[in-house]
Amino acid sequence: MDLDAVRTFLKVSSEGQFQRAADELGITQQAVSKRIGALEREVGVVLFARGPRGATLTVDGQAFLPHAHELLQAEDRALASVTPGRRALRVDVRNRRTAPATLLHAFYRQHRERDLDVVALPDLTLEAALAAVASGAVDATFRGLTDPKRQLSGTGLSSALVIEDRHELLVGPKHPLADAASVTPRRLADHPIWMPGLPRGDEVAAYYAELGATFGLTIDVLGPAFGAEVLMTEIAESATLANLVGEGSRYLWPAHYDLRRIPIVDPTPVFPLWVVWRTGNRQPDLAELLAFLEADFAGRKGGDSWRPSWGRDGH
Amino acid sequence: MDLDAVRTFLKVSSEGQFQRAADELGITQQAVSKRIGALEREVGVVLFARGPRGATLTVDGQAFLPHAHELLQAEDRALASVTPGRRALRVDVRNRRTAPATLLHAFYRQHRERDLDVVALPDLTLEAALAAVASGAVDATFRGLTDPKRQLSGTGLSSALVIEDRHELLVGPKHPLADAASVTPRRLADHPIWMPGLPRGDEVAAYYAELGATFGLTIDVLGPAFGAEVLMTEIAESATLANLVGEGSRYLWPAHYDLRRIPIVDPTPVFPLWVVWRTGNRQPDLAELLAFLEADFAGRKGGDSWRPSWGRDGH
DNA sequence: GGCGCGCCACAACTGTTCGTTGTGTCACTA
DNA sequence: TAGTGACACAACGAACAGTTGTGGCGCGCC
Repeated sequence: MDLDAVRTFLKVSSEGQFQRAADELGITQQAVSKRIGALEREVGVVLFARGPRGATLTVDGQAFLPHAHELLQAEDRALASVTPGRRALRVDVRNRRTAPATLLHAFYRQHRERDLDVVALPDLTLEAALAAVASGAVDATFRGLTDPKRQLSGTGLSSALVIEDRHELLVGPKHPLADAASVTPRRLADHPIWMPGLPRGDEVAAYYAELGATFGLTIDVLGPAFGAEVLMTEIAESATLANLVGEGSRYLWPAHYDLRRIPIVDPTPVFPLWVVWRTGNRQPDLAELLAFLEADFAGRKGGDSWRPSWGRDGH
Repeated sequence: MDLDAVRTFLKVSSEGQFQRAADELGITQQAVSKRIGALEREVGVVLFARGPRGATLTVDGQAFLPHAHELLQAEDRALASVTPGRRALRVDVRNRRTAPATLLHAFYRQHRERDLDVVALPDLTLEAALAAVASGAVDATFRGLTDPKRQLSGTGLSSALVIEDRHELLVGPKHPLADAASVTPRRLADHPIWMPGLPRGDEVAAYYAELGATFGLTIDVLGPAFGAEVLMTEIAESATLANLVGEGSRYLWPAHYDLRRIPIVDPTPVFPLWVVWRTGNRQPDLAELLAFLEADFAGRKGGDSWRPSWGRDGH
């Protein structure tokens, strides 16, 4: 469908005749006639009743009208989403299944009227992600920072600790811990943890390395990642494989997989995540988001938890 | 913006490379390259990072992605709205400001997931509107029926009395009744009622004629109708003009107009409206709408009201 | 390190499309 | 019956989108 034809359709419907629509659009009456004719041929119905006093909408034309408006509004939003200066708040979540994405969804539900674009930059290094924020390509990113002060010094960026996602154990029904109400990290030492596809050398790998060393866990990061669906399937069928997932993460599986999320306590490992933004970014919705994140974080404090050594100071 | 280009953008983003997108679309790789290039020129940003292993979305491309999906969905809905067989429930309300439109809006709010197209056929005679329903051009219409049994016999149409809209008096602040808590029809005999632009000979005109004759009212239907905005302005400035509006109608005016809606009691004139549909219409949402209307009507019964002679038998 | 491979961009060509000008048809009006 | 207003049809030219052919570039493989 040609959006120029849709625009012409709306002009004719508001002006009431082809000639005036043509004048407004800066084309000839014959061109309008052709555009409307082509649109009518495409949708398969007559949209205007042509009469000696102009053109009026048919029943089909009236039904089409609100959808035509919506089409052009969708076009406008699409253009705005990539136009510097008028683009919506754009946030990088690195992974659409983990806590930051869930939290952004909650923010969006509270503020339906705001435009929000969530992008995932899973393959970017921390440095590249920070550069994207500094350049204005994205307004905010959720990342783990091993040393916020040093990592952000001289970059013009600000950060705030806003998520401490409590880890849970994800196991299938055949796993020995399948029916446990909760487990402690030390009990996990007897069971291998499988986290395929973790990138080496970044803060996520550092977190699992320190977690494993502290409690004597076997955390296997080997093997390529074929995606969450494959991971869920493997865990569902296995009597030994277990996976660590964040409490705020959103993984879906068929009901007959019968996977279970087992809380980990005494202590609960938490992965600290900071939100990073450009100091002085005037995006109007950014302040709203930061306030939302701060309020959410304040409401979740407490509990006996374990943090990596680099996540023990606040923001 | 070219929707074919948007479609191509989505194919490339899902396939990961130009050549496979081209194969799926049945065009050459070069054509895909041109389309993407043209789209990028139009939106002013680079959407794909081209590499030797294919094309991946840039940050801007990721932000654009959900909007591209929405554009194509909007296109699909627009096409569906006029495609016989898969079109949404289509209802004629004759006037977008009166009770049926308000009621449909309430229905839509309860059933956001349903597709609903509201069309207004103000200039159609009752016969033409019924013909539109019988032909399937619209699924239902709200009309006044002076003799449902006779008017619908042999047409294959069904009807139900679903609205009895209580009339109120609309006056400006200078009108003698501006501060009345309520008025009776007989008191209105001293004040002219102005209803410009009423079509002659239809059921609405018949209603006002009988109402006027019963209570000795002066109902002036003269003068062309310049639209609701003009009417509101005239009433706001006049010390004598008054207008009858339905309780369920939705008229808007600037706050400084200071118009008032005065309830009419002892008795309250009500205009009976039937919904008419084609017997055996299988549109799945039609039954939902009829049930909604019936429930709403049942919840509004009661009160001392006046009906025209032709509206005193039920459905 | 040279070579081949996969992937995308550029160039030249062609058929189609879109817009323009000019003319025709039709209904209403005086 | 002639005039007017409004839309449709016809013919023409420019622009565009698609095709084939070719080139550049990064990566992996011998």
